[in-house]
Amino acid sequence: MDADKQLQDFFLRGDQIYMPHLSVDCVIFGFHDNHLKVLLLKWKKGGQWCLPGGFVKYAESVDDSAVRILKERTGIDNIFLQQFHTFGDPKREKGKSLKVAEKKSWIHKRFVSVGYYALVEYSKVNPQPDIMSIECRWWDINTVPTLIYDHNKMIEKALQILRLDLNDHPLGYNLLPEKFTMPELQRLYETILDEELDRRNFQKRMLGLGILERLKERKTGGAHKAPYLYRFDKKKYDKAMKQGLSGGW
Amino acid sequence: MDADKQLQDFFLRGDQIYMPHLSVDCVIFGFHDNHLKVLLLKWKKGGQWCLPGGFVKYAESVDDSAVRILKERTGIDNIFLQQFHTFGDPKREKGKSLKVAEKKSWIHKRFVSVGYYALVEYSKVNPQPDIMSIECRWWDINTVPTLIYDHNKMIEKALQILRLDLNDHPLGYNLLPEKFTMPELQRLYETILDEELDRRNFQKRMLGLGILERLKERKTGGAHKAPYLYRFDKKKYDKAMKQGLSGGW
DNA sequence: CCAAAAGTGTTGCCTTTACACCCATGT
DNA sequence: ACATGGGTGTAAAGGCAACACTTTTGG
Repeated sequence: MDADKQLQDFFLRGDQIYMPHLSVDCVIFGFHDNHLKVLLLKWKKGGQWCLPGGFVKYAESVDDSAVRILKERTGIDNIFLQQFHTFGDPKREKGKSLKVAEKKSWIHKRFVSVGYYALVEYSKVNPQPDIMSIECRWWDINTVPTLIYDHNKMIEKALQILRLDLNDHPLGYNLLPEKFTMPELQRLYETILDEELDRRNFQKRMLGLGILERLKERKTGGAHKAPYLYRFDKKKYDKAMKQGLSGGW
Repeated sequence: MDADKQLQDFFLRGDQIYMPHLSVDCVIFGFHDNHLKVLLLKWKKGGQWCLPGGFVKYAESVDDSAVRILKERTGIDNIFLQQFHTFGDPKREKGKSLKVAEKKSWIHKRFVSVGYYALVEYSKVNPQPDIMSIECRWWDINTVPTLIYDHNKMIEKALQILRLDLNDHPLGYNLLPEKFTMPELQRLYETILDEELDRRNFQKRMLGLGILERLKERKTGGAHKAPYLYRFDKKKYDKAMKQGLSGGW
């Protein structure tokens, strides 16, 4: 079946596979070149950009559908994934004309969308467009274009929640390569928070979490003094992730 | 139209009004007699208890449907309402038999449910059962019975999120009467957090938020020294609610 | 040998916690 | 008068933020 046929079939019979009116959208964050990136898709029709998304199969959990979508767009399994909000405004898909909604296939109806954010290691991602798009690539978080529907708001909200999560959860395992330097970790935090942090206090805090393991190697090749390499202690990392770091009152 | 007819109509033609496969469930918290309460419904069929819930009309936002449900069960408008999680496991409605799901009406299909928690002033609530239930009343959070589907988990999750929210948002405006004493506010916090707090430090922190106004009156009638009455400064309260209290890093 | 980056330790402040005394009221 | 709960202040501790010096490396 060629792409056109496939697409037509998806429009006509997709509702036999997927639940109507319910979609999943993913804000996939990556970190590269000291910049926070999001993965976006370009629509065949109209050429507008949008978030990677998809639909929920009848016997599939919403979480699993998010995992599946992530896998399809990035090629990666075992992604850190977090549901962050469900978008249920009937006018959220502002581009959809009502006439179209009345006439055409299930896909032109109203959708309530469950939003997930994902953290992935940039270099491991192999961006794959989906059936409705012709391109899939990273965008710098600061230069994201105007997206379809409410997708810009979704990114905004995801980033907001990510920043809050950063307060009491360790982070970085899913965004950085296995071995990394303290300055690299710091750039990551600074980029997400959009705020400069003190080098020494940052290091103290990070080491204080007890989830980092310093290696004997150092990062060579760069100019200036060679920084140590670190690695996350996965067990302790996961434990801290589950428990949260502060605990509140 | 009598209740039976109404119910039958709801089963047969509800899908003309409401979107299929999508529901809303509300964890409605109240505070009374130094105990945290949740509002529950008792099903006509089977007599099991469940959370107040409902469905989303085709042209209605999910948020609005939650507001509508709250209004119907409690009689109250302008309730503090917070979306906290969407439950999308296909097996979450463990009570539903698959046979039934294949045969019967839209309502026996799988539902993905958007969870909201609400904070309401106990004394203002006039509990109203819905079309499928015969009773609606408050339960102490600690003696909630086994509920249908995953509703116990929903309460658990709502409470967890409420506790987190308490860390960086003021709270109490929606749970307490207009005028209240500092000890009353403290009981509320202690009840939600399930933890004892120091009387003096609590007062300092609360007053430090700058959202309370001390009245000249005192609470009379009780034994012992009469405590002052306080009132929330709504403007400052709302501001603090929006901004959050800490700000993180 | 110098600029730029990394590694480390110390100080002070400010927030949080712990705690003690006095006051008011009903029994 | 006394037991109980409420109002207020202070001192110690701990966490966080500000900050300076030394080391390494490439140019």
